[in-house]
Amino acid sequence: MKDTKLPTIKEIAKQLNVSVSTVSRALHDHPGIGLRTRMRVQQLAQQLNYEPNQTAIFFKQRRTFTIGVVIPNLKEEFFSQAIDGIEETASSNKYSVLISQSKDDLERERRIITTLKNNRVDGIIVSLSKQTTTYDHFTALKKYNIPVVFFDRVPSLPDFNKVYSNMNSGTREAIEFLIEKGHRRIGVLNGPEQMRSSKERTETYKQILIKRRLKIDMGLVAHTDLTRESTWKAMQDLLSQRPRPTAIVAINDYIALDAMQYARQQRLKINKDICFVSYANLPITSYLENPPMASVEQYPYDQGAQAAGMLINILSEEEKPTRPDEPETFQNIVINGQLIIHGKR
Amino acid sequence: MKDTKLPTIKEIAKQLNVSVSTVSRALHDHPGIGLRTRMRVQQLAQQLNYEPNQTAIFFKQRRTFTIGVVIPNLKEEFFSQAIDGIEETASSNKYSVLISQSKDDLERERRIITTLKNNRVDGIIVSLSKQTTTYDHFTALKKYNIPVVFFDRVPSLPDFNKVYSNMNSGTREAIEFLIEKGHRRIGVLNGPEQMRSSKERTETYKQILIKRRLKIDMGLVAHTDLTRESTWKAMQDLLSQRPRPTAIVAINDYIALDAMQYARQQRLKINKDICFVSYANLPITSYLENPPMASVEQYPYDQGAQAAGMLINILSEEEKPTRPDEPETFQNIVINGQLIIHGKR
DNA sequence: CTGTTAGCGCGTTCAT
DNA sequence: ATGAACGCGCTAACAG
Repeated sequence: MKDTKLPTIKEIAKQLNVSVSTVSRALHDHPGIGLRTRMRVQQLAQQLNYEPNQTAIFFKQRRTFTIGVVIPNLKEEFFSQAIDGIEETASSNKYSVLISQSKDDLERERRIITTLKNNRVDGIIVSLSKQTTTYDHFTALKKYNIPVVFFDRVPSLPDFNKVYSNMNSGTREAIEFLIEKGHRRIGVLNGPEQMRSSKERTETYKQILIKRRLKIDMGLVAHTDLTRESTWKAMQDLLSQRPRPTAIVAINDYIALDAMQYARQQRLKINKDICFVSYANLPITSYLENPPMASVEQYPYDQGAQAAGMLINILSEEEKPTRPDEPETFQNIVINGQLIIHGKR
Repeated sequence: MKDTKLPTIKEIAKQLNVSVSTVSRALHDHPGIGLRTRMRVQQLAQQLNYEPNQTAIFFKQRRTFTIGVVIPNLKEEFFSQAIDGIEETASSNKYSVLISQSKDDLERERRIITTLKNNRVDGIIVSLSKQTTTYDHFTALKKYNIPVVFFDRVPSLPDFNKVYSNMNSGTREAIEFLIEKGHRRIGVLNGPEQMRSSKERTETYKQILIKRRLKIDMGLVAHTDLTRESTWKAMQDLLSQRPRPTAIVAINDYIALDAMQYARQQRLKINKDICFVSYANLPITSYLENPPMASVEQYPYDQGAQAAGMLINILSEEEKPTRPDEPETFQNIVINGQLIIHGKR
């Protein structure tokens, strides 16, 4: 009962006194196989519970119908939702998904890429580690014909396939929303200064204030390194400005929550003394007594699904006959972050 | 530059005028290979960027160093945290992780199992779909020597490897905690009646009240099918009891949050008019203005890590010589759900 | 110490 | 309509 040998086409062939190739063809409904023998083969296969050995097929076909995924971590809901989207579109296209976490460690990211390559995944989806600023371990994959699609945390260079969300429109919507609500002193609780998205956010902020002819006060732009302590410190700065800001745009929901805690400690009433708008739109916010007034949704599930779709698309393009050295092209999907206004409850 | 052939041991062998087996051995630091040739081989391998073709190895070795994981979904934080734990211990043992979602659909679960089997994963970790009440698709795996470890949603039968949390002790702690806080009318917002854990919870509840010589009122035990509507309905029942319960034990954090919303709508002050204790301890609760007073932590990350550890352990046991038909044994790890008391803020 | 050889299971020519 | 034979890349048994 233990190592029962699994049935192989050879086994079937022997029992039926035909050749293995006949069996192989019959199982694939190859035209030009006697209806009669085909039936016999398929029936026996069924009866023996024959299932093709994928590892052999992978090996022979040089493809594995497997997509490798590299993300910084699975803890953040953003990423697990992205994986959800990836897994969903992958599996409905008969692909499997191999997952690894870089833990925001560049070395680990490199190792993972090597492993995935050796495992002969057909393609790779990546959201970069925070440390990553060089891309040689990805460009190297071209030699092996393994396409890569980045999402969310994408390289700034143009020559990669990417899916990411453009926060500019969302930021604009958010700030204009606040202005229309009557806010004139709007603070920005921004991320680390070196991050591109932080710079963009500040830039957008200034543009809008200028357009609306409101005074710009850079004291209202604070930065956090995303730790709670740092966020509180930044909040302290913001709240000490005079006149005090009446609304704050926070870089993401977690940060907003930390900021709101701080504000509450300072005896400020959320949504009354001070309003919050943030990015990401975590489901949890709907359970808060006083949630942020609005959030810029980044659609992680969609980003994942789109990335997987793009990759699978590229993979199936590859099957077609390669025309003589056509120039390499890169795909780019930009998802517009959109402002979701939360109903009062 | 396109389909550049990857270097193989054969290639290396040719260039060095040695046999492939010599190369293979040299690369594996096989004892009894001339230091000299070993060096030459390893150096050339390095130089050619040689990397073994894992698909060939998988095929030949009949193992893939891959663990299949089947969970109902990735949306719930509980599961993504479990995956996190699985991935972490798997990768530190050189295993990869192949993930699929059953979407609580039995048919899908079956198909996934078949696919994983054909992909020759070395073992499988499963958290059952809600629909699953038969286990033939799992028992069938024994024939293929693919061990299975269940976690969290485990079969009730004894002959499986499992990791799950025992909620009894946590339930007891929770209720006694409330009693000590002075509560005498404690409601239970329980899950579907047919669920084993629901029955256990009710049972434990009664036992404790008896032990503490408190009156048992089954009107204080309500059931929800986990939808928000159903939860609100159950809350309506509970709150209409007289005297009204002053505390409620909810089956999990999500349900507790729904229940708290309902209570708030009824103008009850959380943690004042009515207290909540729940299971799971989602990180979000720490951001609530009035979080549940306490939660029974179920340690999803640990459950995942333990399950992976158990599976890898079983896999490495298998390598050892099989003693003559020793009786099959099953491993069982029970994690005690533990009551975490949340600090007031 | 090293080479030769035989598969692993499958798909794929090339014959017939 | 079917079969024979080859090879994918690697490991391991068997020979020297």
